[in-house]
Amino acid sequence: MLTKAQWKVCRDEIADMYPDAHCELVHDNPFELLVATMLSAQCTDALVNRVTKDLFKKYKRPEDYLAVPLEEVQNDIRSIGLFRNKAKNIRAMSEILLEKYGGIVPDDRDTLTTLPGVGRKTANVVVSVAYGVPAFAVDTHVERVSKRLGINRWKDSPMEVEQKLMRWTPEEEWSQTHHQLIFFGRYFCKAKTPECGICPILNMCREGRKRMGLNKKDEEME
DNA sequence: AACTCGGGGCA
DNA sequence: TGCCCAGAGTT
Repeated sequence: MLTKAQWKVCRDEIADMYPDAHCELVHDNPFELLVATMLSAQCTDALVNRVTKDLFKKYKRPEDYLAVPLEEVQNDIRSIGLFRNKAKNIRAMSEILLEKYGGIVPDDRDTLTTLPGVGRKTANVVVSVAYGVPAFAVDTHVERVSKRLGINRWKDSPMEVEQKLMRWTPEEEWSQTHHQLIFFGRYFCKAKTPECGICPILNMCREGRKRMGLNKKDEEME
């Protein structure tokens, strides 16, 4: 397993690789951020950005999604997949926002996760990016990188991954580190074809060493 | 824990 | 062609 000190070194190396890592989703408008994050489930960020570019010109406020038939919203996001459920959730979420929260996106995770289509990951992204609440949103990239490095075990739940990363990372670095891990996972430590051969932290990476056939005497941690 | 939603990108 | 993708809800 990785040590906390080694994790510090890894964070610094990854920060060096992606010094300008930032949230590619909308960050200045909580409602648009919430919609964009809901759309991003099981879908590449490039595809979401392509759709939201037109979507946010047409739909500015919660009322706008309720002013047109469900089928129209579905059609407007058709190209990202899972569009039936996502459109339904966005309209249901908008309605609750108007009825219970005055059209304002709540700033705490527990309230957000009560909204239809908003789970733990989406809620974390919204509170941290839109409201500056310290959070370590564990998405597929963060989870994969964490487990490959050996911060977590392969069998750990997303909750356990999140807790460990928060304990091992200074709170003021949670958001920044999260986005740098996203970039690192998306463009370098890729799910199918990780760039282990030119990785600056290969010597500390459990999975990377295994992939490169470098595990001396095999310290299998499982 | 396993299953479903889903069109587009990429090998 | 087949597999995967900034997840969440249901069973």
